[in-house]
Amino acid sequence: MHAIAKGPVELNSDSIVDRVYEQLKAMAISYEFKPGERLNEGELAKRLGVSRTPLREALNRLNTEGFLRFTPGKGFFCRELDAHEIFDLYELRKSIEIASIRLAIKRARDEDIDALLAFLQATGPDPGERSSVELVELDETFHERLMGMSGNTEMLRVLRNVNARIRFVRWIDMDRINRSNTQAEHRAVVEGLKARDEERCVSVLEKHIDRRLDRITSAIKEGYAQIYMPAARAGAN
Amino acid sequence: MHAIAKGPVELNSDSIVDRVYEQLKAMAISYEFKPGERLNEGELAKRLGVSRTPLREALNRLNTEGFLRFTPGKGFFCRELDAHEIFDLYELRKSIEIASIRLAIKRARDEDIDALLAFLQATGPDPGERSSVELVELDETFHERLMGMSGNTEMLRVLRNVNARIRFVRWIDMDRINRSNTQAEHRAVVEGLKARDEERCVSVLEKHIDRRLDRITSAIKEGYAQIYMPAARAGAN
DNA sequence: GTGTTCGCCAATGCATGCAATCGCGAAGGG
DNA sequence: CCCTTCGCGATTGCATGCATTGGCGAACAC
Repeated sequence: MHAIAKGPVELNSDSIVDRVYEQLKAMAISYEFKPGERLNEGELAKRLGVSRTPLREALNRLNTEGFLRFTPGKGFFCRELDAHEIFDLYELRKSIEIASIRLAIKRARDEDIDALLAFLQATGPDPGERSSVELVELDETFHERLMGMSGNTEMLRVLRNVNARIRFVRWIDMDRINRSNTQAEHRAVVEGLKARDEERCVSVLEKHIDRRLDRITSAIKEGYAQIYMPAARAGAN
Repeated sequence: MHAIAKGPVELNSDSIVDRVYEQLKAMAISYEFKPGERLNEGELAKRLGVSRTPLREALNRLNTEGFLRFTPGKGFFCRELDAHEIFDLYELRKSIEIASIRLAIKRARDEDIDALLAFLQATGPDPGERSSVELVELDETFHERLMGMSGNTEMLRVLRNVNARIRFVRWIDMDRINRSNTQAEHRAVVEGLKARDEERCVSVLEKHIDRRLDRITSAIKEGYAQIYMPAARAGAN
């Protein structure tokens, strides 16, 4: 009936669980599920074209990663848009970024620093051509590469999780960000890193993150409207 | 038909998945599985008296939390005892502990600080009566309560995960720790917290954690022997 | 004798089925 | 009229079964 080996149909390298996981994560990140909404396993399984077994594995992963909430006997729920949680995540992010830049100053290789500068050069000059989704992606990539130079894999793992969980509010926030200013701050951090100037790095990075943090609360409030707007249901059937 | 409320039969409050998860986590923490060992789902399911479905859910949770590794098509494996990973986890822990003590200085209520002092008082005087497992547990509790006073739930979540993953090496390390010294440092931190003396707190805490970190590498090497000793297999059948 | 390939067994990947539980509405009592 | 209780439909919890894939050894070719 299915699974016809059509040959080059590029049987996706990933398992069904991985595919479902990515789909659900994308939905959770973009709040396609409304905050607090209960996720019906049967319905979801039908929509995604899989059985409940791999679906539940994916849901469980998202639960432990903080994208969903689970209540025994009741099921999975979209996480609430909790301003306090967002705030905590920002603080967490700030902590490990500050810590990792200190480590990076001691450990980063000059060639890697230069590569990051080149990355900034390549992605920076662009004016207002990019969508906020793309801008957030660029920003995340920068910060993750920066943290990568600390050599601490576990910090990077935490950062990636945090980034994914605050991505939604950053989409909203990014619209109002002065991109060239952001760029300048990023460059200042990397140049401070190259100069092994810890105080400069920390102070710039601290302000850089704080500036976002300061506006998060208001962004969340304003963002509520967008969350409840009809998420583009990919009606593929 | 059944479900006769036998009353004290203590129908475990948790689901099967939760129970299996806790059992497996305990095994993973104590390295009852040897590093790199492949976990046979069928065998494990039989040993634990459950089917593979809840078992796999539990295994997946442990995978995302870093206790196990998973390779598609091959299965779950016990994580390697990776010295670098332990080191990274310690650095991560140090970062968020330092950050959280700064926050706690601004936010902690005096009564909570006093409660933590009372906790130290209650658990401290004890001489060398406790096992290293108990000592680690006390130490973790202290640090988690300390971080709790930062009010940052997400940092606490990360700390808990880190603690569980480095617990094993701490069991080994704890044997050689000067308990009264540890106690004194803990008290110094809390008293600095009460005095809202940031510099004092940070410097004591930093040294407190660094002292462990410095010895971790050697502890790991010495610990290898213990890991490969026959883990008490609960041969319940 | 060494390297390669084929084939079988075991283990995983996923789907399905059934029992237990939860939620919600209707019916009955106060 | 409101609160409580019973019961049924919907949903989750878990077990089982089958298809698929990977591992490993034997046989064969070189």
